[in-house]
Amino acid sequence: MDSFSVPEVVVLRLPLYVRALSQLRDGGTDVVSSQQLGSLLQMTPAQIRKDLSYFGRFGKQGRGYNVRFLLHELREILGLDREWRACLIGVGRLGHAIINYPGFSPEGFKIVAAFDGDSDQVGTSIGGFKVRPMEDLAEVVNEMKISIGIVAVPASQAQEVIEKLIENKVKGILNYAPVAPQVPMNTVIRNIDPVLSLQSMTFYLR
Amino acid sequence: MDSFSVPEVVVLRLPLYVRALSQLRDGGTDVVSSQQLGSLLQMTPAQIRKDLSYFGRFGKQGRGYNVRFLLHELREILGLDREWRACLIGVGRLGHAIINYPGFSPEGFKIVAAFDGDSDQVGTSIGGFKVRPMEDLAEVVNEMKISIGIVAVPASQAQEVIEKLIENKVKGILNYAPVAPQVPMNTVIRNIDPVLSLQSMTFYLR
DNA sequence: ATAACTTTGTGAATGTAATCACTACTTAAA
DNA sequence: TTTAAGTAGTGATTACATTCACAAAGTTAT
Ligand SMILES: NC(=O)c1ccc[n+]([C@@H]2O[C@H](COP(=O)([O-])OP(=O)(O)OC[C@H]3O[C@@H](n4cnc5c(N)ncnc54)[C@H](O)[C@@H]3O)[C@@H](O)[C@H]2O)c1
Ligand SMILES: NC(=O)c1ccc[n+]([C@@H]2O[C@H](COP(=O)([O-])OP(=O)(O)OC[C@H]3O[C@@H](n4cnc5c(N)ncnc54)[C@H](O)[C@@H]3O)[C@@H](O)[C@H]2O)c1
Repeated sequence: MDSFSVPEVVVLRLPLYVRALSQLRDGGTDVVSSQQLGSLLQMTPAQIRKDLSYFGRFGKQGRGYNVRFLLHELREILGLDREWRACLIGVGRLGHAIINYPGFSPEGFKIVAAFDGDSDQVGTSIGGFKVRPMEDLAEVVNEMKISIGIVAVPASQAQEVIEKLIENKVKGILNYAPVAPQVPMNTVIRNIDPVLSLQSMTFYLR
Repeated sequence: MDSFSVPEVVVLRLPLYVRALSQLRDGGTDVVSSQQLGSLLQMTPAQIRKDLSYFGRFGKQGRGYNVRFLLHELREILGLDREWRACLIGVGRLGHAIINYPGFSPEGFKIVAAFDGDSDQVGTSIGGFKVRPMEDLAEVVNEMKISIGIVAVPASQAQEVIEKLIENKVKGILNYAPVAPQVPMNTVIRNIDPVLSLQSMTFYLR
């Protein structure tokens, strides 16, 4: 069951299942069928069953899936049964919003340090953190065992910052800058880019 | 050449080409080969050529693509040769960040109105706009010819707000709330969800 | 007990997307 | 002018993803 034997599209869907199952659990549902889950997520029951079958047999014929059990299994599969420490690079407008966003922490993603290249920013306090200079990156990432970097610097600086993160063994990058960064194979990058989303949307709106 | 005869994955990639071509143009490059574009975007030249071939023949054998010409054609294909008017629903922390984000406007996406359900917010001024009450949505969307709705309300309110937008003939939705909204076939929705991105990333980091 | 339903898990079949590989053409150098 | 190198466009091929469809197993009602 190594990572490469599972299609990436399947991995991308697992978090959707996790979210739906969390909601069902919070709503008091104990058991759910692939049919119900499918109508909730607008996908076919067969696809859900096939996706899950890459990882094991979690359901019961004639009945469905135990919500809490399946949720627990999926969280384990995705590595969500532990805490992930992240650092933020760039504490401008977006950086502020990210640090103050309460949505990461309950899911186990903790921002534990913030950096900025501007000496006017360094030393200021944001959301409980002292902003640190980029020179401290190596030391802090290493000491705090940070494995994810969140990049919120201007587009022109993004590639450089990302390379610095990778040099320091950060293996996961969440990039908000509107660029297509070049990263080595063993680095996992995810881009958040609302403009790209809008630009593909308009094709269907014309 | 109707929308449905083009694979959606292809449409999702076109904005990447648009961005890369814009950068090349700004950098003074006149001509680019699928090879070069491919190494810039980390994809195979064949895929780029195949993608473009759905829409026409834009290149010259032995030479490559004229950057400005291809850029113009792609912008036209995507419907980016016009201005798109959008409204924002929910002017909390994220809403503020979105309204003040300078990245939409240069790409032709103009936020022209902001709404909020909280009477304390209504009437306040943000980024040059008076925040309007939800009751005005129908009238304003119609009069200002708004075709895109940007949703930045709490998750619990998102489905309801999205339905209200759709009732008023808004056909494109950019949703920031962490939910999987149900929308009719003729509505185009794009979700921005950094937590989902992180949750699929960790699968590869474990 | 039995019968009528329900639902999973999964090979097989179908559908979709990416890549290959070649022709036709362009450019630039010899 | 001729030759060598480079590139687009595209059918054919290969690889990948989704859906189908059904046996096996569990559930509910009588
Ligand atoms: N994806 C999104 O939703 C979204 C939304 C808004 C902004 N953005 C993007 O996020 C980025 C930041 O936007 P913003 O509005 O916060 O910009 P900003 O100018 O307000 O902030 C950028 C910060 O990065 C710092 N910085 C610059 N170069 C640096 C470097 N080399 N190393 C470390 N820090 C550096 C600056 O000092 C500044 O504090 C931009 O690329 C913008 O396009 C993305
Ligand atoms: N995708 C992202 O990057 C990202 C980042 C931050 C926040 N979020 C999400 O965006 C949403 C907003 O986050 P926030 O931090 O700005 O929250 P917030 O509470 O600061 O703001 C929400 C705003 O929506 C308004 N609102 C509530 N119900 C409404 C309704 N029915 N109609 C109209 N307006 C209504 C509220 O009055 C408030 O002004 C949340 O769902 C949050 O999870 C997403």
